[in-house]
Amino acid sequence: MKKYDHKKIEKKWQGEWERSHIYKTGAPAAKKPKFYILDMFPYPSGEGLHVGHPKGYIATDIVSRMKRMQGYNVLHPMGFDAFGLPAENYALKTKTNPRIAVAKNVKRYKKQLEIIGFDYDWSREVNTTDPKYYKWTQWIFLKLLEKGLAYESYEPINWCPSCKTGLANEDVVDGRCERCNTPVEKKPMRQWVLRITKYADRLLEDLDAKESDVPLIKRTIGSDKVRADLPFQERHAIVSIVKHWSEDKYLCSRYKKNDWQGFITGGVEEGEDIGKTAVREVAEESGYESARFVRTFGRVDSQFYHEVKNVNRFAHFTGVYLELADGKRNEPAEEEKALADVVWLSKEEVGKFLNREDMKYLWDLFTGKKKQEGEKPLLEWPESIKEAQRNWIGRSEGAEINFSLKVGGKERSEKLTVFTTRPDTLFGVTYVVVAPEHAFVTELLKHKENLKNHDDVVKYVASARVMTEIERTDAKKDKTGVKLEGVAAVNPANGEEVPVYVADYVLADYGTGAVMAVPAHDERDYAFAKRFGLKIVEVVLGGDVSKEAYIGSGKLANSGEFSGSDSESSKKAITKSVGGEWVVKYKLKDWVFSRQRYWGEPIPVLHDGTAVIPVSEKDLPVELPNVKSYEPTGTGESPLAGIAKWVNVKVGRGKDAKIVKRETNTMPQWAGSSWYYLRFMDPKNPKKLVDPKAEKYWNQVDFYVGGAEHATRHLIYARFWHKFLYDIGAISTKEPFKKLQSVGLIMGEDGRKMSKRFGNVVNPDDIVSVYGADTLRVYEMFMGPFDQAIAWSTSGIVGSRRFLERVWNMREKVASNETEEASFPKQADVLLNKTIKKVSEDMAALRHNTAVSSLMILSNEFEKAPSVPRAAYEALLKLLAPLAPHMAEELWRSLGNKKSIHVSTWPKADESKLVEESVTIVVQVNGKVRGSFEASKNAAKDDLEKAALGLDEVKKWTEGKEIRKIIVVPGKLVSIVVS
RNA sequence: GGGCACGUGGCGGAAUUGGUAUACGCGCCGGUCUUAGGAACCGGUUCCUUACGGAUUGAGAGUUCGAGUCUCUCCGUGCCCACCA
Repeated sequence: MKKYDHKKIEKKWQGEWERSHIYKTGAPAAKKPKFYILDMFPYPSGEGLHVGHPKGYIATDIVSRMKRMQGYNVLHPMGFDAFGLPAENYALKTKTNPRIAVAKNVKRYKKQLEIIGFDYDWSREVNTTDPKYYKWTQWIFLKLLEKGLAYESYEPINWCPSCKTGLANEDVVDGRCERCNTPVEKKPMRQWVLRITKYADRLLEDLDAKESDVPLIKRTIGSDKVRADLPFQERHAIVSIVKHWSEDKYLCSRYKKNDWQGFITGGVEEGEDIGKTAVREVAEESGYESARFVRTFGRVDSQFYHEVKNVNRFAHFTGVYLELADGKRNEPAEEEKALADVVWLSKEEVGKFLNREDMKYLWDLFTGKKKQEGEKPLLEWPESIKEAQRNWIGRSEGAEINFSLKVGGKERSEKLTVFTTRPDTLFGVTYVVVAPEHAFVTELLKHKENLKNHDDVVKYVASARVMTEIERTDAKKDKTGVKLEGVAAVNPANGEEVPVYVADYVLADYGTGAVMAVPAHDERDYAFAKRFGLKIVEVVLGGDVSKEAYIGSGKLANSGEFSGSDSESSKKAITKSVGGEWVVKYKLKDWVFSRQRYWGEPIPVLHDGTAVIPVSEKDLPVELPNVKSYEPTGTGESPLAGIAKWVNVKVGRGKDAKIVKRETNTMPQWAGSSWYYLRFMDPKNPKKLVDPKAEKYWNQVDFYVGGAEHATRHLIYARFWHKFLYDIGAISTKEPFKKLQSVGLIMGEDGRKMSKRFGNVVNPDDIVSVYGADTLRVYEMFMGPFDQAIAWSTSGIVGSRRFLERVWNMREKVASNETEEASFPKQADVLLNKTIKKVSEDMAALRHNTAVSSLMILSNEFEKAPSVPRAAYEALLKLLAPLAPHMAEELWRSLGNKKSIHVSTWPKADESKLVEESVTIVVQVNGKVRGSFEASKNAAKDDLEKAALGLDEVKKWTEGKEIRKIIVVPGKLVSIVVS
């Protein structure tokens, strides 16, 4: 065998794999199980890749290759997210058309990826800047608009004066523009906003949902068309299995209008529990009055309503078991009789009678033939990412309480509503604060006579408006504010009049924009009160609500309303007592969706001066035109506004013809990436975003790998769009990414982030050239736990290279005859089987570091043997194939194999060889290891105890001492306690 | 200030449910080969101790026959969020 020449073999096999299309994803087919593994697609910046970028791609490539060998139809695609500021700024800097720059960068990225030897099916490549792609991004926008989830707003938004564009809340980090670090300003302007807050509760709840909370059976009989003219609804419902009063017979229902045969079903109405619903439905549909609720037995979700009642409903059915006390029966309602017949059937007959998957499934649950599935979590995500999303969504419950207002001593009709999580401190309120942007302030300032210090207030409000986010939200700065002279608020708990202040420490866009200040129990209020010399009143003693204060006030009838020590229910009781409302608030804000920049998807609407006219679907895509200057205008309009020819559109014919203007704002970078994973399922479809058949087959992304920095942007936006697409029936799953894993950064050798600025960037091309792609792959995986940030070490990489060379040189030791084969030690064979098991498990869980380690141990063991049987060597190569695809292929073919190792069958561990009959038993005396001995795996406790006490090393420590206790763990250890 | 994660040799890091801590790799030390250097290969390598032995998973406590692993307190590091009422 020649020396290991990585340059030659890597080039050779990359060419060969491309020619033979071995990585082409199969068409949706039921024959093979599917596996969809996805990397977060990159945006192709001008800088190219450094060694940190491919880390995640290598990890998914390994899983993808293993799954392929395990017989899965693998979807492992790659594409480019090329709209947005980075690409545009790069284009501006280099004075090239972004289209040209993007094409160039994409080409470079692909080349860099190719030399690492990934198994991407490039025939499915998507690019968010391709009109054929963004046609569907625009289509989704139109749907959002149609459903009232996209709206125009004129509220002040975050504005980056350097990028000259509005930003979403998510794009602002510490008050600065996430891209260019410029302090963000507040600027009122017209903008498009997506109502993501409407999904806040679902985005939150599904983080902790179980699989059983989503539809278990997705099959529908007949048409699977969702009626776009009807709203989509979900509801709770029941399926009742009713047993006859004396015989072993069950009540079934046969629909007259279609072939639907099952049990009595019905929706749970308001105020009902499941048992009540079942009894009522049975009485209505069958006429039997005396049904008794016995128990529930499981659940299934089905589109029953969709089919029978022709509405868009996805019902979550709970199975309810009922027994009839007697045969008392009324005539069922005429309406029900027309719809269905009821019949009594024996257990055997029921099995045959049922003709629907969902009903059969419930029957199997009832008879015990099947067990309820789906108790696994809906999302297998790292807890840290889930937690980041929970914090971002920021749900909090509290009270909205109305304070009456007096201006110039006169009571006003409108009230000031404050939001508080601590209504129990209502008696400690000494003033009320409103945000400078609050509508009440604006209203008040309209009439000079309202305020004695009108001019001061105007000044303060104006100064708050021009401050940057950083200046305003710096927690360290002294609290500022101004009193509304002549205005008082009335505390609804005790009728006390308190002053009202305007202060910028109250945020306009959280809660109601007004707070009741309790300086004794809130740090911020305390700081403000100290500064302005305001009263401080304590109400809470030792953390408990001072009940007497409330009871004494006469607002609460008796202490019983506190419901014991439950602080939440007492808070609710207090809220109620002052006429307030218990509400849920979220920190999550609606998604500012328009950018005043060139390089993005045009928002597909027209303006006729008064109204917004959506571009009709057939006119999509609205293509991004070429312009002379890409420079942002800074006026709140995008450079597109300068192209009269594009902006002015003639609509209508003849007399009705008129000129309308195109929307010139574009979409943010996050638009295209919010749904790209769906397009990979069916990347070329000109008629649909994704074909339902392909969508049902590929279902969800099984495994998604990428940077944790996307926790609160990409991953929330994508979940939002996905849920929306689910609601309009475009897709069939509730969540886009089943399992998620985040990649840890690769730092520079100096421990700092890899950056041109620090001069610590390592280019993968150089590493591939010197050590080979296979070595790079093995090393990056071997470095440490996948999700951890670890510093690059070029000296450490030689260990991975040496390991590969050892496997390469082992080729000469492959046995050529039976005698040689027989010389292979048994323990090496046992280790091989153990390693097969471990590597399979480790790779599936992205524990590639320990997979590599166990392969090293295995090859060290093989090296000790005089020769290695071909089968054993081939198994080693197969295990190595995902990690070092080129070398494994070369060695595999050198053994005479004709087909690629990457389409061979993954080895299976021989379970019988995993069981060792002899094990080492450790003996501890007073917790310290004093000896060990070999024993049969199934040795009895008594024998182990005897053997342990008989050991010389053990005797030494037990002699002359009283043995107090002996603990024997069979197959593991004997622990002796002496006094 | 809040949340989450983590803390193991000179370094990167291993350690199913509590059951022989330091696997694997780097580095280092010694050896073989070589004119030499390097490469490759072989052996050694947690610390203290000549040894017997002892100590050791950030510190301290607890539960247990037994704790890197579970509980509590503290210290430190990293990430995310933050005038969110």
